[in-house]
Amino acid sequence: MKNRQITIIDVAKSAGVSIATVSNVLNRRNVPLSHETIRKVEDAAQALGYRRNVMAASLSRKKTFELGLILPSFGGYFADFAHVMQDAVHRCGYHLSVYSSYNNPELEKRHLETLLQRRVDGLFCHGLAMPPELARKFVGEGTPMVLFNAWNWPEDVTLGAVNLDFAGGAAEAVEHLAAQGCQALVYISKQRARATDHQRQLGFLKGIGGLAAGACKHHEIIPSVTLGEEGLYQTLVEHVQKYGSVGLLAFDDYDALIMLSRLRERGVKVPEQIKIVGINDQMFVSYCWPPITSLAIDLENQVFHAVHLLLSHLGEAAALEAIPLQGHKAVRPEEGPAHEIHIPMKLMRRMSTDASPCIGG
Amino acid sequence: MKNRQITIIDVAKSAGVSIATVSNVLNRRNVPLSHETIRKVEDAAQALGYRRNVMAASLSRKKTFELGLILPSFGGYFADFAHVMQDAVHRCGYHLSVYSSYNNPELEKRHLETLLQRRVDGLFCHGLAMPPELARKFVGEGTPMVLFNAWNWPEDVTLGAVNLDFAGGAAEAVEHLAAQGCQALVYISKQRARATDHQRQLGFLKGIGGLAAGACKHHEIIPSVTLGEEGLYQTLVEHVQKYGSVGLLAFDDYDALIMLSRLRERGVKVPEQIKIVGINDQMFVSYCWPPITSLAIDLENQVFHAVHLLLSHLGEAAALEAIPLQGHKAVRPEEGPAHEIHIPMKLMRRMSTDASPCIGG
DNA sequence: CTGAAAGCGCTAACAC
DNA sequence: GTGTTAGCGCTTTCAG
Repeated sequence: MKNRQITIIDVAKSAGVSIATVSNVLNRRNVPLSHETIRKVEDAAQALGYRRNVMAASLSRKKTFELGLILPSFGGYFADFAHVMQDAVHRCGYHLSVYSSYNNPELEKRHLETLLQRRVDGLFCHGLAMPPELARKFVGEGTPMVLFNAWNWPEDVTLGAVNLDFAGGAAEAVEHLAAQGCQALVYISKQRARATDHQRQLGFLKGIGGLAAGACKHHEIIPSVTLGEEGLYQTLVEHVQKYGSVGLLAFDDYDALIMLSRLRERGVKVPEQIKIVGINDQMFVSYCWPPITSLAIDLENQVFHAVHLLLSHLGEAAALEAIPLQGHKAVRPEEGPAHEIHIPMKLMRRMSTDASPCIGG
Repeated sequence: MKNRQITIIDVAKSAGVSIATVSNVLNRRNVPLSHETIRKVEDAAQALGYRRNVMAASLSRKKTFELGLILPSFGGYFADFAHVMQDAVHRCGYHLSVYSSYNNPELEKRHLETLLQRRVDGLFCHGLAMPPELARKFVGEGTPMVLFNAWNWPEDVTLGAVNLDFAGGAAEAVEHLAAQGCQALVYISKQRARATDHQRQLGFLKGIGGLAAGACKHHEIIPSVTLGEEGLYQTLVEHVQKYGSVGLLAFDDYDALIMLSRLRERGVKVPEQIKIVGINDQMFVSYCWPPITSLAIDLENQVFHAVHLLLSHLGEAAALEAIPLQGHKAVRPEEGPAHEIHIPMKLMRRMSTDASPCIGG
């Protein structure tokens, strides 16, 4: 900050009008203004190199045009998420402050506090680690909050939750694997990610339940912490011998890539003997060999819905035109709270689950 | 923002002291305060649920404790970068606002303007797309700026530049590949990334120049836009036939993974026939098969140096203790401007460049 | 050690 | 259409 910044007063003097007029011009307020005046003010501002002071404006109008986003981490999918989020929010004329909490409730609390001290107009939280009661007390009645991937949160603490349909996606993956001839199905579960893992498990089981009788001879859920252990691969190889082809649903693309590599390293044929489905559809899944089938997340869909939820609550209907909802389908599930909506996932089919023999396998 | 927020005045009343005292207590100012008073104020604040208004404080003290970061994108390495950056800055008691400019000078200008309107105390820019002259005029004498990966910028527009030693790293990669028996060396160049690509090329050539006579029979620079073309792989296969083993330095890990996959798909043996080195050491390079050798970036080193540069300029020596520089080596190159420092890179050797036969190859 | 008072730069009524 | 004025909530002299 310079020693003496150029203020609205300087502009007013230089343009020969009052400061109210300058403020009106600069904010394109709906008061009648002569073209003449507008030009004069704009020229003066330009000439002086005037730059509005956001802090002062925020303080005065009791609104900051700043939104907060709390993420569990910045890795993998969350990087893309932050990106899309920031873009959407900027397009609506808001500023976004992003924090990552590493799933640590203490850090999360500190970040929330910081954001609240900045008087953000609204909050987005992706998989809050703290319990709902704490969150409720924390944000008080003041700041509206929208959640991502939060199942069964009480209605009074949030405006709503925008959830990915992991359950539906997992079920679809199961069907796909079964249709490709997998007689044994395995889900690699990451228990650290409680809520999302639970949804995946639900979907996995639902998918199994929906298969034609006898289509699946064996199914199993294995924790991903065993990825580094030899035993896991022996188990899988035994499954191959016993059931022919086995289908693997990994917790995410990273796990999928690890398994793919470890299996091929041990001479297992992918996809002939084992077929793999990842989750997130990260860039690298289509670059590796064989390319990995993955459940894609429609980030824009998810983000747009969330921003709409929040900004329409703030009465910003006009700003929302910058991020139209057209073509972005979300479903309100029959069961579960009404304020939770689900964003469908899309299975991107690639060679790692192809029934036909593949070149490099 | 609530209708009526709890102010310092409320706290003062409730604690039975003056507002100045409250402010002093809350900011742990170095004025003498009785323990009694401190407790009274803190209790009152706690009881009332007082939360300081950052906007008001910033306005009043003419300092925002906010720093801006402009990135070319959020993808790959930049995600990690943003993460480390944010963490470091928070630890020093500052807030970080991150923007991504997609290498678009117009967007970059807008973002800069926004950040300046927020009266950020300082700016970090990673590979600014706009020319130095514009940047100079833009930030004026007001806001200190530190650059990342900016070579040969004039000294007067920035506090300094913290650059990755791509040149040294590339040279090291070349030596390594040659030592593993590669008689032909190829660099896959990404021309879109002007500055960093240039450094890699310099290093590649320097590395070649430093080899023992006859160690390298052929070297070549190929643009990465040809990664999708069949011709590239034919060329490489011909090189293999002609020179035995060929070494590949990719622009980054993504390109490395693509090449690895495409080559194996075509039956080329990695690493026996072609050895690959990537850049960035992203997570997935150690997950794929064979794991890819890659030039690692010491993010913390880079970030800490940059934050030190900026905050020490702001007179925040005390805050910097949260991110000690110990163990983080940077070099001031003999040639080149004195305000540019180089962060060394580290070659992480993995099976993709292993001279010994590899299991799954 | 504490308190009164003058801003920080901008917005929003409300008169002119 | 334009100007005056009273804040927004906090910091910071500077007397007591």
